[in-house]
Amino acid sequence: MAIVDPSLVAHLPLFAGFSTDELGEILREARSARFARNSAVFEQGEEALSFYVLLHGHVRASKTTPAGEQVVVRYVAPGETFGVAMAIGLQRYPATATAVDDSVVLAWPSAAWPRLVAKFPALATNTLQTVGSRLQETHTRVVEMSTQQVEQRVAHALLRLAKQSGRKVEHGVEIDFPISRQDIAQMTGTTLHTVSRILSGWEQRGLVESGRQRIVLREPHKLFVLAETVPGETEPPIRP
Amino acid sequence: MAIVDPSLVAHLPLFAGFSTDELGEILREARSARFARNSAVFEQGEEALSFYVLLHGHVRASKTTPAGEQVVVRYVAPGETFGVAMAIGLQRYPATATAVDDSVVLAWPSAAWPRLVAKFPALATNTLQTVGSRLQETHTRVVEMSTQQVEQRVAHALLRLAKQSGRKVEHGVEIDFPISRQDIAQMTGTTLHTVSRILSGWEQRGLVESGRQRIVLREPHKLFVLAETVPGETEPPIRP
DNA sequence: GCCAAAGTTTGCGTTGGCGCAACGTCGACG
DNA sequence: CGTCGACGTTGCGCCAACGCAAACTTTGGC
Repeated sequence: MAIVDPSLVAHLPLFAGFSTDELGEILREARSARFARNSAVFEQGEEALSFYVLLHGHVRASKTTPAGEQVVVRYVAPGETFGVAMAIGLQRYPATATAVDDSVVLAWPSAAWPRLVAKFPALATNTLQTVGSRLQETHTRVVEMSTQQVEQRVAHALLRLAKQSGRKVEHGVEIDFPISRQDIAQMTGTTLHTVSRILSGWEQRGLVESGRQRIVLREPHKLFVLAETVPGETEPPIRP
Repeated sequence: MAIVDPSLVAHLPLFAGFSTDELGEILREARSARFARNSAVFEQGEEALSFYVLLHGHVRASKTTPAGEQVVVRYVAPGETFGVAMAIGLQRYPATATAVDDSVVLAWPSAAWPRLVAKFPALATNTLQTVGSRLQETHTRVVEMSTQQVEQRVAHALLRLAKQSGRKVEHGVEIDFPISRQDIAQMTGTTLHTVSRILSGWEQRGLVESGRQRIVLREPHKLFVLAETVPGETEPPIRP
């Protein structure tokens, strides 16, 4: 019997199109594991022994440059796969995965991937779609970094996080895991100082409410307008 | 009989692991087409009716923002696939593909993809690997844009182009297709003015030789050192 | 062979955002 | 409940790169 009830994961994109029996067979090869907040699931450069599905919590994937600078590649939300290095032809993890909250994962041995794919080709096509989506998102990020200023990039980043991992609260949408100014800086290609200044500004304008590792979007729509507004541009002129 | 001799494309990553017969069956569904320099293979937002393998020439994939700014996503070299929107779950092309040189492509109807993948699952795993590689490359680009200055990013971009599409010439390596300052600016997230200034500087130092839509790397190694050098940093200090 | 268009170069003033530094504040842990 | 460490804020000076503008060069079309 599998470690996890198939019905709990049947709806995930990775398992689209599978019968309960097939799912059971796949799940039988997985183990489940828990990672405490701030612990590493795997480290950049390590041999890619497993691939994962996140069940609960949140995981940050980040790359460290030779010079020691870190860049956040993405945040993983529950239901998403990560660490699929083997599937895309890598022997080693290209990034570090850190649990930013207490997290629970399903883990398969990477060695099982070829056999699983041989038996269940839909795994490959499903993974192709999710990797494709990530490629699109990363291209979007490149376009933003090429054409927009820091304030807009930060706005976009927060809106994306809120969409992916937002939790409705009293006065807006709160990002549902601990996130620092530094983290946001590493997502948007700037410094924590600049992020701090931007958030302070927004706070005074009532757009957000934020504190230690905590951000609430109070006016997501206004933030969206700000994110789309070309800096030099003002409101569309009203005809006299 | 197929339009293209199987032996000509058997070595491509997309077709890894296929027999000549299988390859023939796949190629039978393709048509070949020629695109003149500066003509569009497909446009961003168009319905993704085909996917392609580039046989000869060079193709630029670029995205246009709502504000009208363009960003170069990548350059496609012979042997590479492009326009695989359908495989990654898109109905429409997310970018425009332009032949930067007279080019020849193989084109399959996107509609054939599901059937081909069903019959030849290795197509999916091969594509997964190439899309995975592109994701890695794009992440590298994000990291560079986040941590490096313009001069280094331009150096990296040229070195990558030289590796992918370099042609040995008398005094170095020439990038084997027409490429403007503007193109390089759109690859590295800067302006054509800044690129022009940087290339002028390098030209005086004898690192490159360049002209109208033409760039020769005369000292690739020195360029590599420059690309890796942290701006503030000088040569490692010599002990007294 | 001439002209228009496209690509490139370069000067100059401006500025967004960085780097540094100092200080403030919250929370966890003993 | 006090202390220490991590996180956040803010002022200030600076500079890499941008934006604008003008001039120059090459090339392809007619």
